[in-house]
Amino acid sequence: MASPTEENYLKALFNLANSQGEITLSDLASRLQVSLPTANSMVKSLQKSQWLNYEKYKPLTLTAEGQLLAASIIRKHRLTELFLVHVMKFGWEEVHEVAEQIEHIHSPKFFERMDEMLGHPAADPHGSPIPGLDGKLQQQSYVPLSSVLPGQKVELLALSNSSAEFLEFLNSRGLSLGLTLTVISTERFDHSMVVSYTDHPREALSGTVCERLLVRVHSSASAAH
Amino acid sequence: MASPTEENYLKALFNLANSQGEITLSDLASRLQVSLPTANSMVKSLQKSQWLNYEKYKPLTLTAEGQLLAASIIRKHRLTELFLVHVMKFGWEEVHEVAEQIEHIHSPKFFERMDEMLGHPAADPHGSPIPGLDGKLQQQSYVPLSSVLPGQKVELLALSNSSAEFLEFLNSRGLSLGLTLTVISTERFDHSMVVSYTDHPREALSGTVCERLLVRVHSSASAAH
DNA sequence: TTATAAAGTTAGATTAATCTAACAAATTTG
DNA sequence: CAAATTTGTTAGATTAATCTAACTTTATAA
Repeated sequence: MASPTEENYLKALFNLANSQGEITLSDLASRLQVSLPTANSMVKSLQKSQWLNYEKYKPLTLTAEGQLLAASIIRKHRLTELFLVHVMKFGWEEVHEVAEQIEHIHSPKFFERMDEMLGHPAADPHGSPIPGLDGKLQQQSYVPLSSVLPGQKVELLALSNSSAEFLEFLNSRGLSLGLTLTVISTERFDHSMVVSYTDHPREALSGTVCERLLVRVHSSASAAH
Repeated sequence: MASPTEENYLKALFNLANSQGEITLSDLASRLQVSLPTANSMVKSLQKSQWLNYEKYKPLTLTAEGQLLAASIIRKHRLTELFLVHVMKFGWEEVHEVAEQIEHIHSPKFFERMDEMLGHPAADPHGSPIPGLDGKLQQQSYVPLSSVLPGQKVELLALSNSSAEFLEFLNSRGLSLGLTLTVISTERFDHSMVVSYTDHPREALSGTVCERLLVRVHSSASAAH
């Protein structure tokens, strides 16, 4: 069983691996705000627990078990953030710190229930994928519609929240997964957007809605400039 | 800032104080399943933090600050249990272990939101009072209607859950806080009860409902024997 | 009221997670 | 390529939370 501290090291290693190539001890130490010797000794102990491959002076890599464990913590973190926002009505800016604590709770059921209540979201509202129970990240990383530029064509692939109300709203506008949308314009002052799609040549969507619609930008037709 | 371990000691001290008179070191050690020397050294450190009054060979008492802190942890524990059951649909038998972990989360907002979502419950469904934010336990400790014997007269004082559905149900039966109920009979096989009250000479209530109605037994008119 | 038992204390060790200081290896660069 | 810089390692100390062994104080009871 990993301690919260060990879990934080694994998480940092996982995140570093997914954003850079090689991970050095210094990367790890500075990410976690600890001294090099501290990171060094923890690295040795993670190796002893079979979560990390480590050789003196060599870059660090997680073992298969290490990756699985790390992904499960990130999964718990992201589910918690979504839960705090969508179920408990926290603001997005408030959730990170609490989620850092809750991600260390040991209770599969607690997080499964969150997952159910959220409708098995595939990604958080920033488009960061949520690892599945198998520890696999979806290769396909979605982007919220809100971050798409006018002129682009996108495919609606996932929702960051599937509350009954939200699904009802989407139905009322004829929006469904798989649909292709074209962004016509965005409003700077309220982050609302105007989009067009089948039978809806001009539909305005609020900023809140656009944040929750996760899309993939069509590689073919990119923005006119 | 108290560590989770310190919080567990404070909680144990608070609970022991509320169920016995004097607390000895051995009581504490056996409650927490640690050795006497361990309890002894922790007691010294709690004293240093001003949470405990301690003199060699004397019984242990919490300081005012210690009581407040302990009560806040118990409050978090009980709110969490209610939240897991009523919001996240856990069974009662499953919640204790998770709540032991979640009670150590540092986030006033997280627990305030639970409290709001539960409708500011005054007691958990076992009738254990939930300390207020001021650390005060309600002197009046409620009992769920389900534990009251036939023939007794009780006053309906609180609900362990105030979901919209439940309130609607209570309205539909003319049940409101402050009402005096007389228990006519209880059904052993499904824990439902028959009660009488103003304009309702004979009303059957399911076991689930009876568990959520928190009452005080009238001291005057107790059960006929 | 003294002997025995129970309760409490002290001393010293262990493990996890951290640090600083000193040294060694690897990399960069003049 | 050798000097300088960066990066990594080792050694040794510290704090929190735990233990066992040995000893002392308080309480019980014959």
